[in-house]
Amino acid sequence: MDSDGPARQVRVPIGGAQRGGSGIPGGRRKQRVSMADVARLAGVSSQTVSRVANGHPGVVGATREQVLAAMRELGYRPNSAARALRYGQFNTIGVILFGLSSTGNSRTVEAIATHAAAEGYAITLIPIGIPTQDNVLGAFTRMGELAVDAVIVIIEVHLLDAGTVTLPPDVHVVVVDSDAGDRYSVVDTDQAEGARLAVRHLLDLGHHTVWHVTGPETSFASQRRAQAWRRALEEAGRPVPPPLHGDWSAESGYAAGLALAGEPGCTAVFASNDQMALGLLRALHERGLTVPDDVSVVGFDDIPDASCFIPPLTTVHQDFAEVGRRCVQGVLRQIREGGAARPGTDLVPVRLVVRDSTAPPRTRA
Amino acid sequence: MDSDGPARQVRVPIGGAQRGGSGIPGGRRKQRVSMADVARLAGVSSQTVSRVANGHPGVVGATREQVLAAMRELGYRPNSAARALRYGQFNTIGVILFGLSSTGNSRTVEAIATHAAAEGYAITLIPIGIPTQDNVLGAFTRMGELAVDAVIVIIEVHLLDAGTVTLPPDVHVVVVDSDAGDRYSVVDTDQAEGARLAVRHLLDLGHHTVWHVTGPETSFASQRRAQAWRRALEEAGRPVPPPLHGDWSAESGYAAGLALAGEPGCTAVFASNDQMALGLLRALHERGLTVPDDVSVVGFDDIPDASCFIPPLTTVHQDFAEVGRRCVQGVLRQIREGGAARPGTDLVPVRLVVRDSTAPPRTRA
DNA sequence: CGCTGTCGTGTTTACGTGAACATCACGAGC
DNA sequence: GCTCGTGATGTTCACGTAAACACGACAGCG
Repeated sequence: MDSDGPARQVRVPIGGAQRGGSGIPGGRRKQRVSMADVARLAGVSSQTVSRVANGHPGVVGATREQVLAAMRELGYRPNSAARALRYGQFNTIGVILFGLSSTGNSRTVEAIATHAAAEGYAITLIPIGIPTQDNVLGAFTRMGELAVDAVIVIIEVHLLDAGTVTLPPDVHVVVVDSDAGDRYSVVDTDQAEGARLAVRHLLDLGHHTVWHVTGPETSFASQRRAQAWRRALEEAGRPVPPPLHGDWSAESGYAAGLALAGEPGCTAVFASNDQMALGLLRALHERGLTVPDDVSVVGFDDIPDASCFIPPLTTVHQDFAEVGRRCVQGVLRQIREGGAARPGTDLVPVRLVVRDSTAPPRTRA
Repeated sequence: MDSDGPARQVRVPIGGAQRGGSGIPGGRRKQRVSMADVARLAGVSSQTVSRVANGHPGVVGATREQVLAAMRELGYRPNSAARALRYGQFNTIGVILFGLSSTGNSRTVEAIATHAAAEGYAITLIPIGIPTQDNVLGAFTRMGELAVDAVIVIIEVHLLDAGTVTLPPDVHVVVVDSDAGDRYSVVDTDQAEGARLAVRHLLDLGHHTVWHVTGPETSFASQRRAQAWRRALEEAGRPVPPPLHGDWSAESGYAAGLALAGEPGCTAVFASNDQMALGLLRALHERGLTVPDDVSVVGFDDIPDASCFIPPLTTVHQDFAEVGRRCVQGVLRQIREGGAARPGTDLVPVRLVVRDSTAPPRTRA
């Protein structure tokens, strides 16, 4: 099914699946090996098994060996539910999001999962299909029942604001992509700086002004980029062309590109993400305009494919891995220090990657 | 564990906790509200609270209301650890994968998460970062301790070692992208049919033969596609050009494209995924070759961007959502029927999406 | 009027684990 | 030889929930 992804080699038999539920219908009933079983076989108490299982000192070599042998023989595995109940924590972080379809989300989640795993935490995904407030509230409610110690929210938080969202007080939260830094602990890419870099780059090349294709209005990232684009133009004393509205998709970028192709004064475009830039490139190409000679294009994200666009795309590189890392870090700090969330915004720096889609302007007919 | 008296010191950091309410100075309260607390406030037994919480019948209206009021007042939320311990199941499905970076993986996982959520299951991600055997083994070992009722493996199964790994017998498994249908329950896209469609399409257009850019050798999907490509050519009695090896990335497709540009006999190329096709398009374009006039290109996956490539890409559409859906379905069936995995392969159909990157051949100079 | 069934609710118990405490054996110190 | 300490191991208990069972009240019915 999948298409890329690294390569490896090993082999596995996943459990002989010999006996599962022993046919007892109804779903419950689970014949698992417990510490008591191991203890019985090893001829010790279950507490000693516990000590061995957790590597506690104070178990003499011979006993330990006996217990380990019994564990192996029975295929003992600790029961995480019992453990969680005992300790009051799950070693799991919940991630609330709309979908994995956007490049940014999936890469951020991947980084979150990786870093969390390194710290001994697992990730639970809570997808929210349709971005209605009810759904979001529902997810937060369910969250309380879910086996998670903390939550990372990858959703525009303003969707949560309207009503009375009350996060369970004992669940720690970090939010991505939001301006709610005054209330929550926020981690985000430095959208404004990225947009500023893109605009400055184009102006420095000699373009009189820069057009802009936005993302959906509901996205904070999109809003931020558009806002910074406008400010950068204003600060340079340049005219601000009317922004074109996209929805992150290449198709929407294509539509915008067709419109821009009809604007003779347009020599430079900043697209709010790489996909829309791709659509833009196609539209300009179809209309007989050459990039970068006739029109320069800058994207945002630096997806891996960007280097193979025609022409290779100049774009703002986002460090999704770093965003994920900081989310995990922030959440773990809250868990460990036991305190409440520290409001504040943690900005991850960006950098401009210059490729072949930008050049000094050439006067168009 | 009431608030009075010196709270027992707990060594392990307690998830959540502390901030609960009515700040008792210095009092580290272990704060989760339990059924007992609700019961006390409502003046009933905890069993009655349990009945109300689970919507069991046999609780008279007035009592129910009282309990609900107490729940609201205290902000009661059921403890899923205790529940899991009691029931012996977690309502959670684990997903083992290498990464979310590939289009296929992330979209499949998204579909899995969505469908699982609809059935009341949460998804736990178990990423395997580095492709060493130890890591894979580790993940399977941890799996046993993880709070999951079943596992979906999105990894070439032959990567896992048969030797030491034993997945707990009471964990149900569905595997994606594998040929292990004889041992496991496998769900996969119909890779062979997809590749066949691609080749047939090109041959039907009049191309004498079709070149192929593969994915990594370790990928099952890639192997299948290459194999089906070869067979389709052989069945048509056409020569089989030497395959070019890529790694799913656009860059690798670009490299392959540069090589193919030097093959005058090459008029049609089937790339094993869309990203490599993108690289191919760029390389051909740079070498002054026109697609589809000089060379026809077909991809695989039908990523959303493919319609905005230059030119829009003819490609094989994979239904990732359906793959995810069937995975969840398969795993839930195993959980509910309580039986072992049913070996067998469940193929999700594909379809060819014809766009502008393919055309009848034109003799090249 | 008493027997019995039903309904609403309380009590007991077990799920698997691990901290706290109890016990036991053995050797050192007096 | 007796106490005392120390280290290894066993016993008790609580974590929060919910099934199983127990109990009391009340209605139907003879």
